Order: sequence, then C-alpha cells, then structure tokens
Amino acid sequence: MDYELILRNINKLITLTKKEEEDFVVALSTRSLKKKQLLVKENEVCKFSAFVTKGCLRSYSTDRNGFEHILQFAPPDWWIADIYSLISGQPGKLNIDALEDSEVILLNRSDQEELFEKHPKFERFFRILTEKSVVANHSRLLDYMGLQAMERYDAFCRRYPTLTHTLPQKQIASYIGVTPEFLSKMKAGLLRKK
Amino acid sequence: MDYELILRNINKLITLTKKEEEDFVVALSTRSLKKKQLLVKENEVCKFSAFVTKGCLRSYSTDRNGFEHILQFAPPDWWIADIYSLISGQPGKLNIDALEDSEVILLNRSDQEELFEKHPKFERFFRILTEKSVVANHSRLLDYMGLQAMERYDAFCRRYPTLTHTLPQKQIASYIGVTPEFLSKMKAGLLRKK
DNA sequence: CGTCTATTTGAATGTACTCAAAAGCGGTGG
DNA sequence: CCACCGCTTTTGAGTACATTCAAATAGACG
Repeated sequence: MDYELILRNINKLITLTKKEEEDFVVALSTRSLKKKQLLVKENEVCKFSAFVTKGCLRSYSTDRNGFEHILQFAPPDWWIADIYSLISGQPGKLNIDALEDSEVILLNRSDQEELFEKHPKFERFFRILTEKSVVANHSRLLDYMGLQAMERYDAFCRRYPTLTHTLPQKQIASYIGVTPEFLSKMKAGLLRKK
Repeated sequence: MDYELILRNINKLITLTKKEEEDFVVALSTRSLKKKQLLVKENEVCKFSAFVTKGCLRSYSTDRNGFEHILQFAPPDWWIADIYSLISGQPGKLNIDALEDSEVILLNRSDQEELFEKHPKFERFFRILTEKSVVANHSRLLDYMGLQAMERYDAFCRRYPTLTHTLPQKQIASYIGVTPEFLSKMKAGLLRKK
C-alpha cells in the first residue's frame, strides 16, 4: 500500500523514527468509496478517523426538516471523522460520504490509543491537528455570526479556491448555510454588478 | 496559592504523579480581574491559556460594524484562550474580558510546551480538552445552520441553565447570534404563549 | 440622586427562505 | 449516438424571520 501521502502529512507536524513509522503503518487500512457512498452513518458509532488520499468526502448532519448541513469537506490530505462519536463512543449525528469516487486510509480509535501509549509523539500530532481544527471552527462560527450570506460565500471562495470550482453549488450552499436557490441568486447578482 | 480546582480539573482526564503535579504547579500564576477588564486584547499575541477559578470571562470578536460576537463563556472550572493566536504566535482577533470580578490561573504557552516535553501526559490532557472543544463547536455550528433564533435560545438555556440566569441578556443575545432587541421580543412572545 | 447602560416596545425595512416552474446538464441504456 | 431520466441550477413572486432605528422604561452603580 502507498502511505506516502499520510506519512508526509504526519511529518508536517512531528518527525517520526523508523520504528514509529512502522508501528503507525501497521495500524492503517485503506478503503475505496464510490460517489455518494457512506463511510459513517448517523446513529452508528464512528470507530475510526479517515485520511483522504483521493477524491473528496464531506461530513454533514440532517436537521428535522430534512436539510443537510455540511460541517466539513475533506479533499486529499485532510482528516475527517465524527469526533463526537469517536471520543464518546456514542452513536453520532453525522453522516460522512463521498462526493466523488474516493480513497481513504482508516485509523481505528483503539489502534490510535495504543499508538498514543506506545509513542506519545502521536498524541502530539493529534493534539496539534485538533487545535487547528478548533481554530478553523472558530473562524467559521464568527463568519456565521458576523457576515451575511454573500460575504460568507466570498470567504469560502477565497479559502477554498479549488473546491469552489470542483464542488456542485448545492454543496457549497449547504456549507455556507444558504439555500441553493439563494446562492444561485447571489451569483447572478454578482455578475450584474461587474 | 490554592490550585485545588485546577488540579481536580486536570485529574478528571488524567492522573498525575506527585512529580508531575509539582512541575505543573510551578508553571502556574494567578491573576485577578475587575469586571470589564481585558485579559487578552485583539491585535496582540496571546501567550497563555487561562483557567477560571472565580467569576466569568468571555472571548469575543468585534466585527466591522462594531458588533461583538461571543465565542465562549468561561465560568469557573473552564479554560479559555485565543487559541489561534496561541498556536500561531500571531496577533489574534479575539478579546477576552471579565463579565464580573474574576480570578484566573494562567499557564504560559512556553511553559506548557516544556511540560509536554517533560510529561507527555499533559499532552494527552490538552489533546482531550481540545477534542471536546471541537465537539462543542460542531454542535454550535449545527445549531447556527439548522435552528432559528428561538430554538438556539432554548438550546442555550438547556445547556447553560446557570449562565442563563446570571448573565445579562445582551451577552446571551451576542452568543446565540441575535440582537438584544430581538431576544427581548422572543422572551415576551414566550410569555404570551404560556 | 443622577447618570449610564440594559431592556422593552413599535414601526418600517431587508435579507434570506419557500414554493413553483422552467431550463440546463450528466449519466445511462437502448 | 441519441433519447430519456434524474438531479442541479436558474428565475420569479410572495413571505417570514430577524434587523434597524427610535423612543420610552427600567435597573445598576457611583
């Protein structure tokens, strides 16, 4: 299996010895997902973190009116999981599925915890990864609170220029928190102004 | 100094040896804050995490229209910081101030990092703390995306029953993302229905 | 007691949503 | 290769939730 991408991802934050690298790699497994295929289902316990090597996943929750709200996109080189379910061991509310045919590497929570025991360096890696996640969520929360829809769309386009062009608008609408209809109208309005 | 509360807080997630406890405690310092006093200012680098032992702090950001948006309340037994600034070393966008006369314990980032080197167990503590923070932020983000103002207020009251009764409405409005005027109208509407 | 801030109330407004329908686009099977 | 089907995007009219602005009232603090 080719774990080059995930090892480089890890090595951005910590430096692994040969032994650590080996102990890490044996804990990994891979999985292919067809477009629309679910990796994590709501009301089930999420037992692993996923690292995307190809394609693109998303995590989302469905509200009582049937609307999907996207928490995260995960293109290659990103981690994704239902962290609530992962750390509580309780069934989660998130679904994680593939927006296109994708490849992921899975790390079981139990293996991850063994890794933490054996090599505290991994604890550091995930501590830092999680800190970055908090920062991203803060920024997104502030966007929700202080910006209007058009500005959130702008912010999205600036932060994720690639995703902006590859994802269906409907998905972007669901991420920035507007209806697809309204996003369409915003873009039309933009063009008129130019 | 009395570090009982913070030690109990730590011991909820990990178990410290005598030596670890000592090395931790020597890194701490305390500070008193008067109501409205700023602990962290925007555009300055935040160099510590704060643990509240008395009173209540909040972290917030001011948007370009001058509106404050509260990211977090920190009553006793809670941690608070501008994590973006803390981990990046860059000047942050958050202010942290006291909503009433308060006492906090400060842990410098550099001391914290030394602690991580010396005792990886602390890395675990903060890894778990940070994971919980991600979960809380996810839940709040989903509330913003899927609930309307009244429901967000309900959710707030259920999650923080104590804060609901002690905080000024204006602060709660700023946390749930509505104007103080509208929160007032929502409550009036509630009473009419009962 | 007086001042400053927080809360309430009301009227007018605006941003974003709902519902409906048409047009566009992509994939699939004949 | 074309025709069809389903899904996404666009467009429009009507609506609703929440804001803005203004003014009055209530409360807190020195």
